[in-house]
Amino acid sequence: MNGDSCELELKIRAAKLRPTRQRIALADLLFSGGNRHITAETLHSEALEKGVKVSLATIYNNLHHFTEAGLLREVIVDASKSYFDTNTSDHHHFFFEDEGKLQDIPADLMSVENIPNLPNGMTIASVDVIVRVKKNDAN
Amino acid sequence: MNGDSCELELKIRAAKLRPTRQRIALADLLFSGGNRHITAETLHSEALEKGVKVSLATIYNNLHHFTEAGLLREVIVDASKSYFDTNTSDHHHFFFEDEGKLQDIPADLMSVENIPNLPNGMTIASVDVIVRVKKNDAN
DNA sequence: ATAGCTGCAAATGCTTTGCAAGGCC
DNA sequence: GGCCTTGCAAAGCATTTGCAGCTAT
Repeated sequence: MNGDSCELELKIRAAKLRPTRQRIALADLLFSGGNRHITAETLHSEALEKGVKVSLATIYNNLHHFTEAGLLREVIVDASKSYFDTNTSDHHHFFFEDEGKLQDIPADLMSVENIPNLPNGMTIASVDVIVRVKKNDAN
Repeated sequence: MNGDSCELELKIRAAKLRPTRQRIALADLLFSGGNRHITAETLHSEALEKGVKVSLATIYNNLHHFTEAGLLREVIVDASKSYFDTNTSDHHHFFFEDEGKLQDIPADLMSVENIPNLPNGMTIASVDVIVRVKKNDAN
């Protein structure tokens, strides 16, 4: 375990969740090393590699709990699986289609101009920009 | 059938596909009435309502064929289902989360500024902007 | 004739759920 | 003790696939 486990516990407690062994381990993997973009599968593998026994169901439960608590943000880029981003601030993404990897683009770097007005009674929930990137065609 | 079936056949032929009964019917539903945003399910229902017997598998096959042929564009907004857009030109989307409906935003109206440089050997496949919209919170 | 299509049903892959056993406060 | 969590296995859902029979060219 790399993260300060006391700090992790506080983070979990702040989210009104119980600091169970599994949750602390997952929080450590997620929050102890800069911004990360992970899927349920990759998080599961990482946990098992570190010798942490967690079931996939628990991974899903907690990814959702963390998301509801505002500790994670779901990024929808792929029709077949969900990505979760530990960076919850306003920003956008590169998506490397060949590898299925995400990379942050700070919101102050790239911006969206002139969003049209919304119908009455509606609000913007979020503005998601995904720059899909691929290898050059081999010509 | 509303569309000019001769025109539809030409469109299908141009995509190097055979103008079968099912394909013509689907093309009619898709391309004979302005821009549309549909899912496999909705297209299937519409076909059945019009009395066109088509299986879901065929719907999926043809949505993909049309997409590969550049007649449709897949829009990824929802983790659980795929949307297809009959507008293949460069543009963006509002997504009404409560109803699961899409609406086009012309690219010349709203724009993305300052896309960062890409690593060498990489190209932009597309820039997708999704403005997620929800009903105002009832305060 | 033959290559391509269709439809069904079975299979897949990711995600969710039900429920009994275990852990935190 | 009581409620939240976990883990397993089963269920769920959108989508894909295998394959036998049909259809356009």
